[in-house]
Amino acid sequence: MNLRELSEQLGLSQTTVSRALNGYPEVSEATRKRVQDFAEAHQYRPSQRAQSLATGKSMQIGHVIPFSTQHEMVNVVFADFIAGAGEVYAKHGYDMLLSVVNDHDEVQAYSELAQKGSVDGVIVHGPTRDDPRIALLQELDMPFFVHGRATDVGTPYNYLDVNNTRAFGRATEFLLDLGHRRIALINGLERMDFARRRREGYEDALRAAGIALDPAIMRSDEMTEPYGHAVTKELLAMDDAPTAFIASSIISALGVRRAIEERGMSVGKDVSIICFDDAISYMPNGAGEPIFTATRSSVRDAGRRCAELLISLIKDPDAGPVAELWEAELVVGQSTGPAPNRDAVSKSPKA
Amino acid sequence: MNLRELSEQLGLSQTTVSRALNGYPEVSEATRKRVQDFAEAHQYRPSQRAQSLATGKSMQIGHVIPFSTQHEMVNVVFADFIAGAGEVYAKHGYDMLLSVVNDHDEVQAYSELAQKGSVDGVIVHGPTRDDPRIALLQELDMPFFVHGRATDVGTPYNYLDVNNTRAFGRATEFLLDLGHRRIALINGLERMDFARRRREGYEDALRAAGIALDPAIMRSDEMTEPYGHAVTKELLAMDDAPTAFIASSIISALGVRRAIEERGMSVGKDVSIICFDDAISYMPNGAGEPIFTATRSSVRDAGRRCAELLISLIKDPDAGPVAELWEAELVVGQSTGPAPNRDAVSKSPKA
DNA sequence: CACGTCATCCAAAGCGCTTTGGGTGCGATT
DNA sequence: AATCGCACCCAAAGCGCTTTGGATGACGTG
Repeated sequence: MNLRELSEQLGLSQTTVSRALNGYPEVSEATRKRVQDFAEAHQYRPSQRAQSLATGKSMQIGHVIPFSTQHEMVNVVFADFIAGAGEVYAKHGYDMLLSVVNDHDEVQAYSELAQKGSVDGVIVHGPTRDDPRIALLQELDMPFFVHGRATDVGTPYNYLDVNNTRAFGRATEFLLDLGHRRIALINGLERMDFARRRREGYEDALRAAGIALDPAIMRSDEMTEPYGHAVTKELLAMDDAPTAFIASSIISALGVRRAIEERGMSVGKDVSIICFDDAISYMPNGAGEPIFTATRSSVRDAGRRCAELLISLIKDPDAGPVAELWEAELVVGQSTGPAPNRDAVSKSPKA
Repeated sequence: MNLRELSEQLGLSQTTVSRALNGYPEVSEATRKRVQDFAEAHQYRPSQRAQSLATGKSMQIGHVIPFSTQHEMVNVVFADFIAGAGEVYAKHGYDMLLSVVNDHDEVQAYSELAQKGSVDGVIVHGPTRDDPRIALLQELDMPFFVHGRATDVGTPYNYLDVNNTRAFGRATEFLLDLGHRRIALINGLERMDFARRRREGYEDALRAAGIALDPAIMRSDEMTEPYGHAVTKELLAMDDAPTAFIASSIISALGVRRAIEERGMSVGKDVSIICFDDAISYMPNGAGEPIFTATRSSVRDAGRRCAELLISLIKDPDAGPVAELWEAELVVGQSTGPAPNRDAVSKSPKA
């Protein structure tokens, strides 16, 4: 059933039917009702294809997700961000277009989406420090919203970011206050802006406390469980082993915990862990009594908010650049405790 | 730049330009080359909107992901499936359309996608036993592919599933062979077909070994880490505590492990764990030495394969129903070992 | 009573492609 | 010389909507 058939059966012009369905005022309420009821009864839905060709809007928002053939890692937080954003899209009549591309084609993927006109706007995920996508999208005149920040990009752009520097600054201070002096950093890949910022927060806090940085206990890689485990195992074997770990993800923190327990040590007693908690739905960090002490910020909420802001930006492209910075919440769980007496610790391992 | 402008500048008709670009034979190689070079130089890309209106194909494949306001859980394996499928879509020139809908609107979401004509086919995720979506999609005459199975649906349909019954059957047998007699099942939600099948596999194996089923140690819920932890904590406190656990997900297995270790027991020695491992990218179960003994089947590969099959189905809708059943691989890791002497175990807890 | 104002409705022109159903000119065939 | 086949190209008709620029009456007004 298409518009023409519908209008013929109703004995009205396509114009009137279209207007009746789209809420234009040039049609009497009686007619509108008749049209709407008839359309409903016949399960009529305008063809998205035709509609978007006629209006010049696709009512779709693009997300480009890069995949690498080397490390097949999918961003841990991706699913939850998508869920949040998708929820908002649905509410506003938008759909989400996901484009999975080889990572070195990622930049080109955006031009393609723009030129093919398949989306009205895009979300930029996982920005690097000097992310080339931002300049590209500005040049293409495609509305976009960045989840995160690209610190080295000079021009203003729309973003929503968590204050990662502050989050890891606070996490570090929290451990320092507990008496820890040897604090390891298990970071994500440092080409990601967020990871760099987290390191800076960590470094600032240590410096402020007059503690020298030790590259040996500052690590960075993909945030998997095995990575957290492997690196922790290695660090705990050091003569001057850390008494606390800061992990960039709850996933790598799980690996950290496993390594600690394998060594026969107790988390929160012998060794402390604090991590960044994105409030991933299937990895809830306990509502009542958090497993991990963490700096928390819901990535699903971020997805919702980014979507909301991008949509309003599409509707009003001249609205000034939007920038939001969320502070992560510090939740205290079971994984942290006072720094142990150093001698006691170095004797304790039984494995 | 659109077709008309392009053809004007080239001094050719739109027809010829279109044919040159789309590889039709009615155009000389010289002209084709000239057109292609010119199009390339001017970054011309046909409007997806117009193209799909003209051809009647949208070159998009739909995925409906339900979200519930009650439990905000996003399917754990979702991201990896998507990554696999998206990779294949990209290769064939398709895009992925994600529709996030409230779970009770899910069925309607499919009709909408079909009637709006925004997709050429859909993937059905997480089928239940008697999944209504299958009948609906057949009625709508929309090509679809099911990831999983809907056991109670009578009509044939296209699916790819893992042999879940066999997987958990083998897992259970493996534990029985190790001497375990008290084996707990930490399943996913049993309205999911896969969970029911896994339970059946578990039950069959126990029955075959002449062991009575005990509902007290057969649990089912969302597969989160805290759930695995909570239920294990409870079960280990029983007088007749299980000596082994079978978990439906590596995520809940992490919770199981935590509860075991909290109790001061050793995984793979005092208590064994075996789980289903979907080979999630950020939860790799060790390439060399798996953390968990598991029945493994890559959900990313499943995504790839479903996409591949759906696309060929779209191209040739008359191709008979496709059904594939994959056997999960049993990988032996560190989390399983011989059943301990019962008395020794019940004395061992030190927490 | 003629005229302007509304409220309703419509015909037709796009949107930017693909595709049908020819044209045209050339060398080869009869 | 007339005919045919072939290679190459084109005009125009859709695809199913939205939207512009009127038409058509009914009604109130001076």
